[in-house]
Amino acid sequence: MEYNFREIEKKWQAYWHENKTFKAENPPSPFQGEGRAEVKPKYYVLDMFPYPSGAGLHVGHPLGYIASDIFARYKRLKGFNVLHPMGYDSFGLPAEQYAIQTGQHPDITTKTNIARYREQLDKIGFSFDWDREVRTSDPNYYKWTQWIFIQLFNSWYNPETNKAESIDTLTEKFRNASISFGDGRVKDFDSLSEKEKSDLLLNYRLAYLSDTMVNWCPQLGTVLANEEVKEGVSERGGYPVERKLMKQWSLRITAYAERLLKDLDGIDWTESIKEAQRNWIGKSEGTSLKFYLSPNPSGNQRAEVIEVFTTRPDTIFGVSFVTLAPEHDLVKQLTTEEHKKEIEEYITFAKNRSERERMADVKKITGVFTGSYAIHPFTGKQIPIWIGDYVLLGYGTGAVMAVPGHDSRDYAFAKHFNLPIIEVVAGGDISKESYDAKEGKLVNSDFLNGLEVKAAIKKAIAVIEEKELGKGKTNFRLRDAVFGRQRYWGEPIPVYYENGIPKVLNENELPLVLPEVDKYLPTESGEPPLARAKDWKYKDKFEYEHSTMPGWAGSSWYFLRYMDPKNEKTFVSKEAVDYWQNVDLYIGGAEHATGHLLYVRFWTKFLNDLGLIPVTEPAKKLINQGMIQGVSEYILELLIEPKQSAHYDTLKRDLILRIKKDGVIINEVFKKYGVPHQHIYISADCNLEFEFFDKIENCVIGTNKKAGYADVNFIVNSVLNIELWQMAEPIYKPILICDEAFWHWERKSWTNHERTNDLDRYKFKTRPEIEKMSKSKLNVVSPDDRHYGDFIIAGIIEQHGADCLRLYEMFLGPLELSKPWNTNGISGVSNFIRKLWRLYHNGEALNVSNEPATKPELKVLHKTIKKIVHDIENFSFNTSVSNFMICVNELTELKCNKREIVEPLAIIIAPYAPHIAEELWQELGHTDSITYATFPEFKEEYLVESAFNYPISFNGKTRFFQEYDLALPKEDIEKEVLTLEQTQKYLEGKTPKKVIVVHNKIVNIVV
RNA sequence: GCCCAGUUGGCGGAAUUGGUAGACGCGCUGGUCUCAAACACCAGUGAGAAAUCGUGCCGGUUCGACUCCGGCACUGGGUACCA
Repeated sequence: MEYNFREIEKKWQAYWHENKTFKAENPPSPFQGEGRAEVKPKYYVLDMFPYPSGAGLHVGHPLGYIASDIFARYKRLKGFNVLHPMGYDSFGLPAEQYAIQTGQHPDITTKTNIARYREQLDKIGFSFDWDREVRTSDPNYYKWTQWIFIQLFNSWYNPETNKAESIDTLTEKFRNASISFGDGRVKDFDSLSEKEKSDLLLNYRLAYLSDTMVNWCPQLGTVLANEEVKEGVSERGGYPVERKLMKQWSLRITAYAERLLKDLDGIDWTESIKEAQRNWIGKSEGTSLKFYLSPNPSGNQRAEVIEVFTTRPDTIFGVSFVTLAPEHDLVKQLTTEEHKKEIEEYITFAKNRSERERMADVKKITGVFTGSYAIHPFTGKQIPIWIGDYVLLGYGTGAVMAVPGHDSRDYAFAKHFNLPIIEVVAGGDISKESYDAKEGKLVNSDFLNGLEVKAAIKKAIAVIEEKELGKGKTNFRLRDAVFGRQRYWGEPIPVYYENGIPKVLNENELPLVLPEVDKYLPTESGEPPLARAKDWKYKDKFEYEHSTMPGWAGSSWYFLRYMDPKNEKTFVSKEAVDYWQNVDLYIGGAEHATGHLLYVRFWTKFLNDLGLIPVTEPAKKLINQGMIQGVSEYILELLIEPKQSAHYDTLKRDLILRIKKDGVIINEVFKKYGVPHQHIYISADCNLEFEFFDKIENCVIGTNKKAGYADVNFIVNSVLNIELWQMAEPIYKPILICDEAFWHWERKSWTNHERTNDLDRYKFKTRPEIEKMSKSKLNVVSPDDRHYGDFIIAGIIEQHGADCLRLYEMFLGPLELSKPWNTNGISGVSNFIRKLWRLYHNGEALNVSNEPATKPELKVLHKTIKKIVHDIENFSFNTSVSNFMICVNELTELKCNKREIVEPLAIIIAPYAPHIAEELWQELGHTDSITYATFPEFKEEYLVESAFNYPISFNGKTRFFQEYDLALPKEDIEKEVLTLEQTQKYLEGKTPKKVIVVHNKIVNIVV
C-alpha cells in the first residue's frame, strides 16, 4: 500500500489539536508530576506577525514559518520548553479600504480573513501553541497597547541618567526653576497656567503632540511614517505623498537613537539588517558653528547669528557661501527688499514641490540669494547667504556652511550659480569635481595648513570651542515617529482634550473601545472617521482624540504578550517575562528592517527603562527569509487602434480581422460585430500580423497589442490551459490565435480552426516574468486548493501533502535567498516521502526487525545525525533535506529495516515531516507523540575509518585515487605514492619538486 | 550615487570554510516491467574525439583558490540632497 498522506496528515493534525500537544508551560512547574527534578530550559521561537490579507496565504508566506517550526520542533526534541506562538496583526488599511467600498465592518472582514489563514496554517501542520493567539484588533489586546502609550505620555527621557523616567521627576526639576519662552518672557514654573505647563511638558514627553512636518497622503486621507513612504509614494497603494505641517501625535524615538545604534553590536542579526538600521539612524559627528551676520544695510532689528552644523570643520577656510533651508526661521529677516519678491516666489515653489518631484529631479539645482551676508568667523570676509531646497530644515540646524571644493552638493550649487570654489584639501582636481574624501593635507587654511584631514578636524573643533563659536555635536538622521493616523481601523489613542489641553485616560478606563461609525470616511470638514462617532465623548463632555494609532503600534510589543496572553491585570506578568525573557529566534522578512524592527527595539528599551521587563532587546537572533517571487504570465490582447476621426466609433462598426503572414492575408474570417467586450488574444510566440478592416468605409484600422496578466493557475510552462481558463472565469466570446490555429469560444466550448496537423503547435503561449507575488498580478499560488466558482485548482497540499510542501519549500534553496516559485522539482520530494515509507513497510504491513544493526548501517545513521544537527543549527534546511534523501537511499541500498536505525531516523526527520514521523512512531509501538521524544545522540565512534582513499593530485589537479591506512605516516605515503605506476605516468619522467601530504585529505605532487 | 546580497551544468542548488568542483533533486537519454501508459527499478548525463578545459571577467597570493586579496562587469534588494 502506498503512503496515504491525506488520511494520515488529517489524523495527526486532529490529534495535535485535541491533545494540545504544543502547549508551552508558563513557567513549567517543577512540582508537576512526581519526581520531575529538572526544569527544562526555555526557548522562544517567533515568526513575524502576519497581516491577515483577503488573498489568503500564498506559498511564500509559509517559508519562514516552516523554518521556524522545524527549529521549534527540533528544540523540543532536544529537551527545551519551547514557546512557539502565532497571532495576527489585524488592524490595517486593506480591511478599511474594503469597508469604504462595501460598507462591511472591517472587523467582519478581518475575522473572515483570519479564519481562512487559520485553516491554511492548520493544513501545513505547524506546532503553534494556539492557546496563546493574540490579535491586535482585540480590545483585550489593544487595551495594553493603549496602556503603553499612556506610559510613553507620562515619561520623558532624562539625558543625565540616559533613560526614560516618569514625567514627575521633570516637573520636580522645574519646580524651583524659571522658564524662558521663545518670545523672551521668563516665568517661574509654578506661576505658569495649566495650558503653559502642558505645552512645556509636551516638549519632553515621549509621546507628544506637536506641529510636525508630516508625509500627507491625500488619497489615503492620512499621514504616513517615513518608512511607509517609498520613492515619494505610499508603500501601500502607491499614492503620491506631500509634505504638510500638521498637529500630530509623535513618539520621541530620537531620544533612543544612540542606544538603538550601539546595542546593534550585541545582537545576532543579519549584517544587512543591522546596516540598514545604522543607515536609517544615520549618526554623524561634527560641530555647530556660528556665523555672525554682516551689518544690516536697512538697519532693522534682527538676529545676529546663523548656526550651522558641519562634519567637516577642517574645511572652514573653503566656505564661500551659506545656504539656508527655504523654511528656515531667519529667511524672512535676512531677505533684503530687492530680493523679496524672488525669495517669496522661491519659497512658494519649494513648498509646493511634492516629495516625488523633488525625488525625480534630484539633479535639478534651485536656489535664490537673500541679499544678506555673513562674516567668516576666521577670515572676516563677507559671505553671501542663499536659500536652497537641497538643505533640509529637519536636519542639523537647517543651515549649512557651503564648501563647494569638498562637498558635491555645494559644488553643484556653486557651479550653477557661479560662486567661488576654493581648494582647502589637496588631492583632488576641483576644476572638474569636488574632492569629498577625508584624506589629504590642508592648504589655503591658515592655522590648519599642512595637517591631515583627521588632525585638522580635531584642531578646528578645538579652536572653534575655544573661541566660543560652536561646540562638538552629534546629529542623527532618525526622525521622531508620527504616531497618529487619520483612519478608522486602528487603536484609538487614549487621549481627550480639556480646554485644548491633551490628557490621557486613567488606566482603569481602558480599553478605549473603537466606536461604531456610519461611514469609514473622513467627515465633510476633513476630520478623521472617528469624528463621526455619535455621542463619543469623554465623560460626555470632552472630545476624544480622533486619530488612531499606526499599524506598527500593536506589533511593537506583541512578543511580550505571547508570554502571558490572557493576563487581565497587566500587559505581561513579571513571572512570565522573567522566565521567557525575549525571543531566542525571530524569523521574518527583511522588508521590516527599518520599520517594525526599529520600533519594537525602541519600545523594548522604553519598557526596560521603566523596570517593567528585564531585557533591552526583543530578539537575540534574527533570520530573514528570502522572498518567494511569483512567475507572472503575460497574455497579449489585440486591440483596435481607433481612427483619428472624431465621428468614427469603431465599437459600433462591423469589422473584419485580417490575419496576415509575411504580408499576405491568410485569413479574414473573424468579424467583430460591434461587440465592445469581445477579446482577441494572441499567443506569445505568434508571428502573424493583424489589421482590422472596415467594409463600409473601405479602409484599414490600426491594431495595438496590449499585454495583460493571465492567472498563473491555468498555466503550465507558459502554456495556457484554455479549457480551465475559460470555464473558471469566463470571458465573453474570446478568440485565441496561434501561428497555425485559432480557437473560438462558442456555446460553452472551444471550436478549433486548425491549419496544421502538428498538434504540438496548438499550444497557446504566455510570456513569463518573475515578479513579486500579488493579487493584482494574478501570479499568486496558494499552498492549498483554489476555488473558482465550482472549479478547483488543486494545491500542493492536496496533491502531495503537507510534509511534501514543508520539505519542498526547504529544499528549494537557502532560506535567506529570494527565489521564484516553481514546482518542477516537487516530484523528487514526493518520491522521497514514499521511499521513506517503504523503508519501514513491506506492502501493507510494517516491516521492522529487532536485529542489531550492522556497522555500515550505524555509520549511515550517525553520519546523518551529525549532518542534520549541523544543518539545523546553521539554518541550512535545504541541505538537510538532501541529507535525508542520501540517508534513505543508502539504507534502502543496504536493505536496512532495523529498529535500532529506523526509530532514531523517524525522530530526526520529525521536525521536517512531522505527520509521517508521528505515524511511523505510532506503528513502531509508541503511544505518545513523537514531539517529546529524545533526539538521538551522535556517536563519533561509528564514523571512525581505518583507511582513507587519497586523491592524488598533480599541481593541484586530481588525477587518480589511492587508499592508504590512516595510521600510515606522511613520509611513508609519500614514498608509496611515488612508486605507483600511475604516478610515473603523470610525472612523464620528471622529478617531482615537492610532495605535499595532508593527512586524511590529499596528496599533491608538484612537478 | 551610496549601502547590502548574489553570479557555479539544461534548471533549483551542494562543497565539512584553502584540500576530489557539480552532492541531492529536477529535466533529459537508454533499458527492465506493461498490450500500452502511469508508477517503480537499473544505467548514463559539465564541455570536449582526445590531450585537456571548466565556478561572471581580469590580475595576485599559495604546493593547491568557488573559497583569501586587488580591480571590473552584471543581477536582485535597500536608501536617497542628512551637511
